[in-house]
Amino acid sequence: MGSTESTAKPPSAALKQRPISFVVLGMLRLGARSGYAVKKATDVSTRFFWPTSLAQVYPELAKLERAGLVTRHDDSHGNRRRSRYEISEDGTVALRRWLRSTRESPPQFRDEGILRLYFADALPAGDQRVLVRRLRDRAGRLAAEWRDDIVPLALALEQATGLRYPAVVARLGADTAAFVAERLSELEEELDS
Amino acid sequence: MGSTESTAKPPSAALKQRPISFVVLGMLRLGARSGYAVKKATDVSTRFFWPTSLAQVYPELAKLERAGLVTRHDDSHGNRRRSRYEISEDGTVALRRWLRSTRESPPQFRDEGILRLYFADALPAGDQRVLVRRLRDRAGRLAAEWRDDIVPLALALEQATGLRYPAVVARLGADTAAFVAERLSELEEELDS
DNA sequence: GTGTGCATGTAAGGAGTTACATGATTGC
DNA sequence: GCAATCATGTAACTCCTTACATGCACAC
Repeated sequence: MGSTESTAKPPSAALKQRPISFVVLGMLRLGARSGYAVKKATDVSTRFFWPTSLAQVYPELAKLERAGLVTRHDDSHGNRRRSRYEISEDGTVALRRWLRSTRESPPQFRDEGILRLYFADALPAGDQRVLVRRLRDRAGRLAAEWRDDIVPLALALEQATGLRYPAVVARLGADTAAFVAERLSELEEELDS
Repeated sequence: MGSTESTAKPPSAALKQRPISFVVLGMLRLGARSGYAVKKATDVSTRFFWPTSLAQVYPELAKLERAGLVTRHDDSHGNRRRSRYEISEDGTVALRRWLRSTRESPPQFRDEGILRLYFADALPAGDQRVLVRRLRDRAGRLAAEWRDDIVPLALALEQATGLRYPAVVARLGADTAAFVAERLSELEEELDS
């Protein structure tokens, strides 16, 4: 087993403040140790309001290390490179500063389904109903995913570590998804009468 | 006043099926006549679930014209180029086909504010409250925008033209925004006790 | 022994944004 | 006369995604 360390630190080579940096920093703080683990963690949590891909996470970790916001512990086996990361003091400070900052990129929402609904007047009544039904189904599945997968995981995390906000966000997401699903059900019934 | 027309039609040079095409087609169908008008229309409607920019709209109109899905009427004045567009028969057919199709890009939502909330455990209690308060404020402003600007416009459109779905979507958006704002208010009170 | 999951990265491409550049028209 | 709005477009850039490439470890 390899084991070298690295904590090279030019006083903190100012890194650009992009949300992806703080997703990574935040997930390290919640206990993720590898790039792979960061990505896995986002897939059951921040995916719904800030999706990521491995092709973002790995380069980001490299940047954060260069900026001194994370420390890397080399853990390679033979040919296979592997690293264990931890958030540094500077990293924790940077994370808190971002959490307190008020400048943020405008929320972005893109949904081809709702876009179709907006233009649905161009369809005959039967097809309008098919469309609404499909949207309602989709909303129901999303609500079920929040309720059955995301919320339980967040609650387990809260039990295990005392971290509250992942569960707060999960509940907000679950309730909102359920609300939308319910609204679309109502719309469906309205169209059938 | 210039006035030439163009309806060159190679049987419909298969255009790639991207939502932006149908935003443009759909807005032309709702009465927009210029690229500028399309953009203005999206800014008070689809902006919330499919934002656009002029740098997308103009090239898209050119592509749609080449594909024969819109017709262009040249309306230039002196040095200033201007065009009036209309959706063609083929365009209407393509719009309906898209509305009926079930393949869609996965909904994407990105919100730096909610991302902050997810990691808020890293903050001291006081700062947590400041963050929640800010999110609640923001949600309230968004809900007010839906209620005071977007819904009335959609209702006016419905009165004037009989088109129902813009208003359906506006109500859904307004109600959802109000729901989220209410939930965040509750969270704020919860934190204060 | 084979598939699944853990693990790390690069390269190419696509979609969308901001900035830049220009000009006409309308209302104050 | 000047500002705001209508109007059209291009160029550069950013961010993110998909596809590709590799290899270890473990359970069945």
